[in-house]
Amino acid sequence: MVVDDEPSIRDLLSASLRFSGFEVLTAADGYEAVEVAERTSPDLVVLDVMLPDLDGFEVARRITAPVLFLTARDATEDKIAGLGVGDDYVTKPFSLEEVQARIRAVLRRTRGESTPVSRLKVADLELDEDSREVWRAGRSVRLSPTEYKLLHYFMSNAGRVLSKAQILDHVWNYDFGGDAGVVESYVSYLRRKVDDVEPRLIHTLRSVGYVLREPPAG
Amino acid sequence: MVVDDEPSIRDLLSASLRFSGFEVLTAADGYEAVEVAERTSPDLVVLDVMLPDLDGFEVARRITAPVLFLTARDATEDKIAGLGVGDDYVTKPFSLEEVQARIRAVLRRTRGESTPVSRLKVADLELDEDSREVWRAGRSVRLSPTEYKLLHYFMSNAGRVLSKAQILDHVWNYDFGGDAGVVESYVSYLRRKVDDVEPRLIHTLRSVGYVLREPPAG
DNA sequence: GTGAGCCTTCAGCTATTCCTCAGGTCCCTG
DNA sequence: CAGGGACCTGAGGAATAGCTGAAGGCTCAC
Repeated sequence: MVVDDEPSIRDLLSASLRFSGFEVLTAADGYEAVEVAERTSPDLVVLDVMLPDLDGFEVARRITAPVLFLTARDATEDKIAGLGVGDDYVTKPFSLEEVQARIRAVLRRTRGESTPVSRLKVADLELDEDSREVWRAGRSVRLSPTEYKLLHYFMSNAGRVLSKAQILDHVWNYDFGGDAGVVESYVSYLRRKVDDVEPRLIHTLRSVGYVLREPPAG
Repeated sequence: MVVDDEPSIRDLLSASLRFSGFEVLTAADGYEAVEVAERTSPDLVVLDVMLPDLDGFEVARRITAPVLFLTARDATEDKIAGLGVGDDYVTKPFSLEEVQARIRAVLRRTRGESTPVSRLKVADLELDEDSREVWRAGRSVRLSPTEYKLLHYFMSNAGRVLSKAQILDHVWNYDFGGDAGVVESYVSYLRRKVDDVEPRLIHTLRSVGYVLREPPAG
């Protein structure tokens, strides 16, 4: 369930989550959130701290589902400490990659220890979501946070062509005002760090986008 | 079994214990506690002294399971220490690390003397839960209580990335109001005391958290 | 009461990271 | 083969996260 009073945020999140295969309900304020949560028992609630009626903490107290808080990057960020054990938070403005990563982490933690796919693999490139480690050809590679998010997005969409606009929408914060040049820069960084051996995995499709995949044999 | 009339405490404890692999039942008052205890014979009962109907001492008399009392830091604390009732106690506000440590200690004492994992080891760093001693590279190290709890939390989660918020939630009391800066301070203390030789074990993951592990080869 | 150790805050400093920009390269098209 | 658009990448300035020394206040033992 997604709870936020701003329709743009609500739509952004619910569309992105639906696309990833989640079933999504939404609520625009605290009372509606509590009501829907009681009626439908969602697996997880993405909850804005700042709501017009009840605040997010109060809503969290009244429901039983694990919560992923959305909060501004300011004083309220500190108040978030003292979360329930399964819970977590993301600061606004966020990137979709980040929200989805946290959602999966919370679900993995609270739901059984079944540890679903926490390890992504493409050819001899590997990424572990728990430890955030990355290996290429057996060698450990150190990535900055943005590099990691970008590589993670590529690997979760291996074989699919991603436009720079798509990449910008998923990996960068939703309020990022700059142009797509930054994507080129980061692809360049990634190539240097994880794609400096054969077979090359990151391919440019001129005037279309990028794709991560093993080159077809032959 | 967790017995407390405040839902927030009940949820905090039961979620944390479930995450650590315990099977948890809960009760909100004294009569329910006695009833559930008779029916299910729990291995241990975490029992708030202050309950709306029967008080914790009365409940403890009526059940056979070992008891870990929760009590305010005041006169009742002395009562418990004097009484000889119950097997141990923790004062509110507590930290999750502390409660879990006491639970394991009680279980180890009452259940067979099988002494399960009372010794944690990561590379040449060792920690003994019974004696609270810590060694690095064979050298004994003296730690303050908070330093010890933090290191214990790191070592029980070796290889897992822990955010500052998670650390705050587990190692500090649940009512701690300060910000995450204190975690940085204590990590700094720990580094000086137990991580001043190669290989470095405490690693910073910028804007993500910390992880205790042997550095990856390669 | 006094001192020692401990907890927490704070601020200056450092290292990393982010983003922009611009010159150069590649590739397609005409 | 020339031109132009798309892309690559090195350099650099700004912003930020994290480290650590210092200081204040607290508790506890003596």
